[in-house]
Amino acid sequence: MTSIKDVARDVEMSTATISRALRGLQGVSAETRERVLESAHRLGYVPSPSAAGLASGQTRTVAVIVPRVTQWFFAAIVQGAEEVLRERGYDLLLYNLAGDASARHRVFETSLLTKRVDAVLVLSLKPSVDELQRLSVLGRPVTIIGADMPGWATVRIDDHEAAATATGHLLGLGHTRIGYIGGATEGVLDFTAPSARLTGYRCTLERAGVQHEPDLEADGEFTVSGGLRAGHALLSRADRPTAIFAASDEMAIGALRAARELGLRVPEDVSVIGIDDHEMASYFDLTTVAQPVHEQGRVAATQVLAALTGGDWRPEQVILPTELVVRGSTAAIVPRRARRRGR
Amino acid sequence: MTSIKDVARDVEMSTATISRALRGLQGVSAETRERVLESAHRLGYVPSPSAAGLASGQTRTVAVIVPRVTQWFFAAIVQGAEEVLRERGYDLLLYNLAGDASARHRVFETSLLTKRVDAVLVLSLKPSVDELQRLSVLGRPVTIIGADMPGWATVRIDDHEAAATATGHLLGLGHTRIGYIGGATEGVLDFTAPSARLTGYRCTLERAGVQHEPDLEADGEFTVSGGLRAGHALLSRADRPTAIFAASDEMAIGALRAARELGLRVPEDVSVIGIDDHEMASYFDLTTVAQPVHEQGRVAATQVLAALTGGDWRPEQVILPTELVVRGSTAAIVPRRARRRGR
DNA sequence: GTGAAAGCGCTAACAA
DNA sequence: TTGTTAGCGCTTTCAC
Repeated sequence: MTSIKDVARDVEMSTATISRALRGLQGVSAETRERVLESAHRLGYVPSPSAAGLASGQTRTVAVIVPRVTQWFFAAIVQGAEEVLRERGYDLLLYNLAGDASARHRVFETSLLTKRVDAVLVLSLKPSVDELQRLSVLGRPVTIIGADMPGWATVRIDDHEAAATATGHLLGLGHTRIGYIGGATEGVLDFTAPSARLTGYRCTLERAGVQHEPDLEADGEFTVSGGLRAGHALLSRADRPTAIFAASDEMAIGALRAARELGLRVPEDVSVIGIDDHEMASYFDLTTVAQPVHEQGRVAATQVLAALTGGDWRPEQVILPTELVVRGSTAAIVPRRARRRGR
Repeated sequence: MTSIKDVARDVEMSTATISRALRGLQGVSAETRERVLESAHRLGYVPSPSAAGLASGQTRTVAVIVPRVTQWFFAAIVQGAEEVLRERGYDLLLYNLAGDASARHRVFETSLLTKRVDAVLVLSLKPSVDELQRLSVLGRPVTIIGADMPGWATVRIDDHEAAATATGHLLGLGHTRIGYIGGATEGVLDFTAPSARLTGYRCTLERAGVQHEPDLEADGEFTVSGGLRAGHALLSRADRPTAIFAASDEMAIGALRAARELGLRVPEDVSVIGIDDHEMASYFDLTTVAQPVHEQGRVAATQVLAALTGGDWRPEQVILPTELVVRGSTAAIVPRRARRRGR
């Protein structure tokens, strides 16, 4: 393998100059740079990231810790992050937890990440106190996406507000019996969004003078199948809700399916709204509160790169806007009598 | 940062012994190993991958080149690969092309991958002659997933057969006017599956004595929206097909939506079948030819790791089985007359 | 079973 | 603008 030394010998210069020329640093004459580049290309020179990393202490690599790449939402964020990282010449090391507690443990173990990456992006996970400690010990820029972590750099939406928007939309349509499908507020894939969305839902109901009923709150595990189960539970009740707010589109899609399996029409018999604007949402005609997914990945990546280069930098909390997207899965409530006649 | 040297000093031994003990190599007394491990832990020793990589020439990192992580199919393969890589202590470097020709070019540029990774996994891309040349020059194990590349290690399904199964299913239900939604057989995200599936479709039709009509073949770009457009094109024809075979579930989902928008009932007016068994397939009640997605990632990762460790190894072509999954989107054709009466 | 010593390929002061 | 000189932290012969 040809190294920087071979190029140095070829152009009869020191390796220092070659290194400078190759990296485009200033202080190298245009003519020298050209000769070096030509020689490097001719000799088939390929840089060694290991050597550069060892010498400089920089790996030009960013770790992205994701709960589950197979979830569109996370994949879209990864895609956004990858774009800006690649533009800037950084590589992306993917750590997929996939609900595996031991994987989570290993990734947060200091030894895995230290000296391996220049920065870390954590997706939709609420690191435990212990994990935060380890991240902090890393001494590297860390941005957390989709969780509210005071004191840390974060990129997210206002989950409380998003839930309020969704709930408000249903209330505005005349619904008062509104079911909620959310997720566990702790566990391996823990993050802060579930609780923020739940309280957003409850607060909005109460502000409208509607008492929230624990019986109308179900766990959908933030998956389609979980949403299906939760939907079944809610919709097969005698006093079933006239509308369901699912804290994610995937759970909403599950709920949609549950409604169909129970012979209920959407939106005539039950309205359904989600959060995300999942790529499939329009195909299910799902009303939802859209959030800029891809953008969150881009912003977070931009943020850690700024931290890496810019001198003075402190954790910034970025909150991106959401938007209600009304489609066919929600409609004004039909008065009982009209409903009976309609059937 | 504490290094191997500090540990050596602490236990009063040479760095060579520390290195051996830490890596679990043989030729170290049990007692020494224990002392080293204890010391390393106590001093908070963290290994440096750059240094190890520079000295050994091994990065313990595998590159995964994927057309688009946001597509469930690719994400699932990545997830499968990540699992086995992590189990074996390897890291995964993700390169997401996202339809960007320049990204593709850069990734295949020899310089990016050489000295950076120990092996490469290429997903559903048909590398060009030039790219194959570069991959080959890498001198590292490469496995290609989802493409038929004689002479290279590959993991895939039998696309021709999968298409034949799907088409055969429709023929068996009495359909003869069967539309096809596929994808371009070349371009930035080129791979061999599209052409194999197209010929599988055509051959099966002809073997059944049905002439294939170019007018019934549409391009769905392997996306939901592309499937929607293609579905519209096929189903709004006066002589519309009674069934559609889409070369991927995502396109089939688009076609399903097109049918609904055109007021056609599935499966009464038109049957739809896909390939993949996408995670959403059951929620759309979509009949499909299932392929082991996750498993392909696992097998491919296992394969390159074997190549990395095992001495004698030559490119193996693994073909995983597919299976017809019949759901509600396909049904026996209803004779013209019965159909009219039914309306 | 353990140690000495020579690098791996590059970067970064500091000189010139 | 260019060169000299130390390393960065580890692995790997080759001795003993």
